[in-house]
Amino acid sequence: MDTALLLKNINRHIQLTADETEKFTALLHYKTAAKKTCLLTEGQACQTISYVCSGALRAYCLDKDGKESTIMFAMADWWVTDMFCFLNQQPAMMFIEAIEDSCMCELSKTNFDLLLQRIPKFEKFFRVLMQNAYTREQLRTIENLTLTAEERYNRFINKYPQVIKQVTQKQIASYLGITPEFLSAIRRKKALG
Amino acid sequence: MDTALLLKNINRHIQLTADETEKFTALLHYKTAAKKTCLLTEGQACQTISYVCSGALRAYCLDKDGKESTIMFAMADWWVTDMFCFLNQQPAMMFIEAIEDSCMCELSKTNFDLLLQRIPKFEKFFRVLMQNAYTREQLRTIENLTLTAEERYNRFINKYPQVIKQVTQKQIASYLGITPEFLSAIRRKKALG
DNA sequence: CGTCTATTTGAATGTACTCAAAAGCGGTGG
DNA sequence: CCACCGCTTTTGAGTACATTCAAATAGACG
Repeated sequence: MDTALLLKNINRHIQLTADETEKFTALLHYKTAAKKTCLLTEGQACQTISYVCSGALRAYCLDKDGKESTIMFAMADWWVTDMFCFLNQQPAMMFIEAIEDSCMCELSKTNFDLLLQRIPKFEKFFRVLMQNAYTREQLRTIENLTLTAEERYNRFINKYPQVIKQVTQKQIASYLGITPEFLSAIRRKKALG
Repeated sequence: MDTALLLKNINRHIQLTADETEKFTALLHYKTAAKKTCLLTEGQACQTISYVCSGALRAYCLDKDGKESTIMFAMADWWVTDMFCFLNQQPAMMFIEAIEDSCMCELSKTNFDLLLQRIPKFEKFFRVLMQNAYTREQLRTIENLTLTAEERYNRFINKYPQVIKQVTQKQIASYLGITPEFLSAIRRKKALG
């Protein structure tokens, strides 16, 4: 298990001693997932939070008509889980699938709780993680409320230029909350104009 | 300054000793705001995070055409700030106004940082606060993407029955991302059907 | 090479918006 | 106390943004 990238991620916010680093890595489980496999399925217990070492994941949910909504993409160096269900140990509301062959460092809910107890510095780490997730999600809400689909698409490709290389248009459309047909129309218009 | 409600709020997640309680309350500033006054204006430095003791606040932003989008309502026992700009000490992107005569306990950025240093338990408190804010905002994103305006309105009045008593329809419309005219049409339809 | 899915295209439709005007409601001053 | 003012809410007609459905084309993968 190569934890170099993960430890660098952690060290952006807190400084770990060698002993703490060892304790931390002992709580992790390494996992790989082939493209198109599901790491989490709606209704299942959501028992882990995952750090993506390489590859790409996508979290999405299905509405009553079976329509997909992409909640987030998780590329290398991102953390992902169905946060509400992970924290509250409720059946998952979403699916998490690998959109590339991927490998992850996973932290079970049990080990997450242990980690926070044993190395309280991680409270700060996860506070910052949650802060960033919150402010990012709040910005997304504002953009959804105020911008047209075309404007949201333009912001998306500017904000996540690396993501568009790894995902399909259908997936982008479901992240933006529009149909693939309409995204296609937006792109056609851009290509002409 | 009556901090009973605030201390109860804190104690839902962490246990403070008498000494810690005193240290904490020493960092707070009590503030009142008359209805229709602004606690924060776009472009200003966002220097505080506020706990609402009584009354009601509303956070909103303006787009390029001057259209308002309500980001959140903050009723009694809620925390509110322009989180991104507070944490990163950037000029505010939003307005926070009192929609009732209100009183708040405020924590400046300086004291927020001091608090986390001096009483590390508060890392946990704010982690949980951020977690809840994140998962709430994520749910809102999903609802914006998958539901019609009518469905969003129905969920809103079910989820926040106490809020609708204190806010105007125009404000609800701007929270849901629709025009006041269209919200009026939704309500007419409900009243008939 | 064939199959499956993603993407494109176009026509018809629906959801929500804009604009304009009337009605309702709350607060303020005479 | 009432009249007026400003703002909110309602109503309706016309419009724009985005969807649905169907079919054709293009790409990816075994």
